[in-house]
Amino acid sequence: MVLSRTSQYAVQALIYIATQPPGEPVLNRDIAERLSVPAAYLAKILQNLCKHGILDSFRGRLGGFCLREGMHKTTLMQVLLLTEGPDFTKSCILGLKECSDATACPLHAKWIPVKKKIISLLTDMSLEDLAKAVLTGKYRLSDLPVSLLPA
Amino acid sequence: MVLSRTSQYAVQALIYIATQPPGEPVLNRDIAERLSVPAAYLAKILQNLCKHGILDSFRGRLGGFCLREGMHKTTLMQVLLLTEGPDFTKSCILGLKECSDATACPLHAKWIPVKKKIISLLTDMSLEDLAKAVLTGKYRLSDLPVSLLPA
DNA sequence: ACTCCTAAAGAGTTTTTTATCCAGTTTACG
DNA sequence: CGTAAACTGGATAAAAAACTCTTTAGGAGT
Repeated sequence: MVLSRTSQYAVQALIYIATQPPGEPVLNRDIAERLSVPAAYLAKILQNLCKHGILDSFRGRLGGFCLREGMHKTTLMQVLLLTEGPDFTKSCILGLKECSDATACPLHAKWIPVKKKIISLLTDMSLEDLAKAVLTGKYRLSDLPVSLLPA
Repeated sequence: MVLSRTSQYAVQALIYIATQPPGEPVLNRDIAERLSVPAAYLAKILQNLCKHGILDSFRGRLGGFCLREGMHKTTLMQVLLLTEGPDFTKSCILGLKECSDATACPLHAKWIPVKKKIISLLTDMSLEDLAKAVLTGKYRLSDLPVSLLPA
């Protein structure tokens, strides 16, 4: 039902970065605090997103992480294909390696329409959309109550 | 997108047992071979299903595992609540502990309808239904090609 | 040039999940 | 009875996922 913790952290962090003024690098430390997530682990995840061209990183003073130019339009699906692996959309609910119309598990027929809904949902949502939603103040990215959020 | 391997094995095994003549205990070894799954590990999973009243087990010669009386109607949801834990249906896609209408993650509104579809799918499918589907010969429970299935 | 602040990189640790092993108990059957 | 076949339960091991630590390197300000 859920994603790996790595994917959750990646998505949360990307949305958070997308809510920040573009061009101003965001510190790993600040993201970790804001999401109450282990900083060293998050750093690894962000590095990986850099390698794959979603983020830019800057070292030294005034350093940090920024969404790369144009990457506000990145969809959740694009992110999850990186963090969950390229077979993310191919998974069979029973774990079969091969589960197509030809060689189907007994759940296949019922599962496919639901899976399509999930995929289109993930493909429709961009970081920009989600960041805007968060900026309305109606939604949260972490379990921290709003009153305890770092300034 | 997927279930734990433990859940996958549990569901596969239960469906397989449901395809076998009721009252005749099925050997753990046979199930493991049929699904090409580690036998010792599967045994633990089956024991757990016994503890929770879905299966009956019999020791000694002519021993094995049977669906408990009336348990052909067991739904996938009932099984997954055991194998994935009682919070299985409560999970937030971003991993928030609290993600309700009041305290929602930015995906919440779009995710809920999909989640409902998943839940009703899992709640509608019984072991009996799935076993019947398998018995038609159109579906498979493991990656083994039909030609290699143990007799 | 020097120093401080940052990410990068790699190795190492801990925890969870998955898988194995073995000695013990139960049962059927000869 | 005795033996082989089957589950049981506890301990253990291996693999994967989550997380940490330490060192290195690069950029900004003085």
